[in-house]
Amino acid sequence: MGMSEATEQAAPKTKRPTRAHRREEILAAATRVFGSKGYHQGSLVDVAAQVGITHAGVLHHFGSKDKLLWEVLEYRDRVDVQHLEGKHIPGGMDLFRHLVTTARLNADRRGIVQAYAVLTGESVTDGHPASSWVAHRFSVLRGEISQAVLELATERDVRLPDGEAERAAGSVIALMDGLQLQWLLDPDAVDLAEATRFAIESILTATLGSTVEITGS
Amino acid sequence: MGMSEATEQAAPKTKRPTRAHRREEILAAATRVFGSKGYHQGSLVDVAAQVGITHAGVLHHFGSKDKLLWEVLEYRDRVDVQHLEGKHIPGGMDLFRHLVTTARLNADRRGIVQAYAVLTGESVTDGHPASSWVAHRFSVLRGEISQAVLELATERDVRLPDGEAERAAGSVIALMDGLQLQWLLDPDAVDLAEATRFAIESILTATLGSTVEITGS
DNA sequence: CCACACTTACTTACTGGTTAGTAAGTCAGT
DNA sequence: ACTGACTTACTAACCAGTAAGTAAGTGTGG
Repeated sequence: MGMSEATEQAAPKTKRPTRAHRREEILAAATRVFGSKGYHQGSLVDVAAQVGITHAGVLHHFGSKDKLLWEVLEYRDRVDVQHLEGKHIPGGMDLFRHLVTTARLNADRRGIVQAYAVLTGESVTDGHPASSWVAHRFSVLRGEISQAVLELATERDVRLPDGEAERAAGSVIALMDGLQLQWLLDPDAVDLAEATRFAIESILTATLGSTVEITGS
Repeated sequence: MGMSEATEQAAPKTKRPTRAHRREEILAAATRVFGSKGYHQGSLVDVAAQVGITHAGVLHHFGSKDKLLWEVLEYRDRVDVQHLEGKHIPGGMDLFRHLVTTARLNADRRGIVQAYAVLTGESVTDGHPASSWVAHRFSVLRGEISQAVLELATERDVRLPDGEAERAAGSVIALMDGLQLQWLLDPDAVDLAEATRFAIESILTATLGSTVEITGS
């Protein structure tokens, strides 16, 4: 298998859907299917039907169901970061503003929230293909958020007990995930954006020892 | 080899397990299976194997897989309330002490926590048989916890904004569920009991406007 | 004390359905 | 003419649920 020489990076537009485009369609469909039925219950036939091909066609592009899931998870990350103008995660108070904003947006993106909730829940089953992804994601988020907490503490000349920032970070993540679950099951019982803002403010206020308010982004 | 004549009906050494006992065995097995594999992925064959019978034997006792799940959920409730001495849910500060205590106990009952997390996550999929149970459970918990928040507020002569108690209650539940998820995926990253206490204290402190401490049970 | 009827707790065997994955062939576009 | 994007057709596995049979227990009348 000789390696071909470097090809141009710019993708030429063709009549037939390009490989990249078709893959994106399938990824979007898979996100919907895994979101509404879960990974195990959502079948490749379901995914394929949504893009008008057969399940073997999906496998042609992704090789196996597990690999498809992996790419779906990466795809979600990519889309998630996309709407972030700066293209990088903000720090300090901006991070928490961003979290609340995301919650507000999520209230109109039920499918994405559901996919995330379902896959996260499923991921704690034995040997689930998404478990390491979710665990890694939690770990990264805890790091970023605890960093932001530390920044706020420094700004306000507050000295935090050992591990307090990490604890607060874990709590904030837990809050958001848990609220999403309740909201998915009963959208009228929980105001996703408002509850998220309230809860994050509570955690920060208690952690920093002085009132914290998260103003509209 | 002759058995002495004795009419003991108080201590029936039945060779065959009684119906009630067998059902409990199956429920415990099903809890393990649904907890480790989820409802859809966990099969009746798995459950049956754990009690040494065939899957048809399980169906003999429970009729269908859906009905088995329902009884598993009720079973969990029964076991959960069992270790409560008063046999009724406490109110006010005692409720929050109870929640923290439960979290501490849960740290040594991974299986139960996992089953709850998996089924709750799965329940947000379309038409899942557990969804109404989980939704109802959330609703009841929100009611009980917001009631306790109101009691605390009254005790301390604090007047809460409209819906604040409900919001705090939802946050507390979200906290506990979310922390369990993180703990299941990485037990070293989260101290379940400590994080729960910290987070609930934070919510209560922020809600009531004065420091709240949850002392050991 | 036992015989008979009945019930319970299963098992074996099967049905109809669904699944991921494979292999081979078709056809359009370059 | 060749490559890539599929389809059709198939497989081997697994699933919940059903039906029918069996063995072991239980209650009852004599």
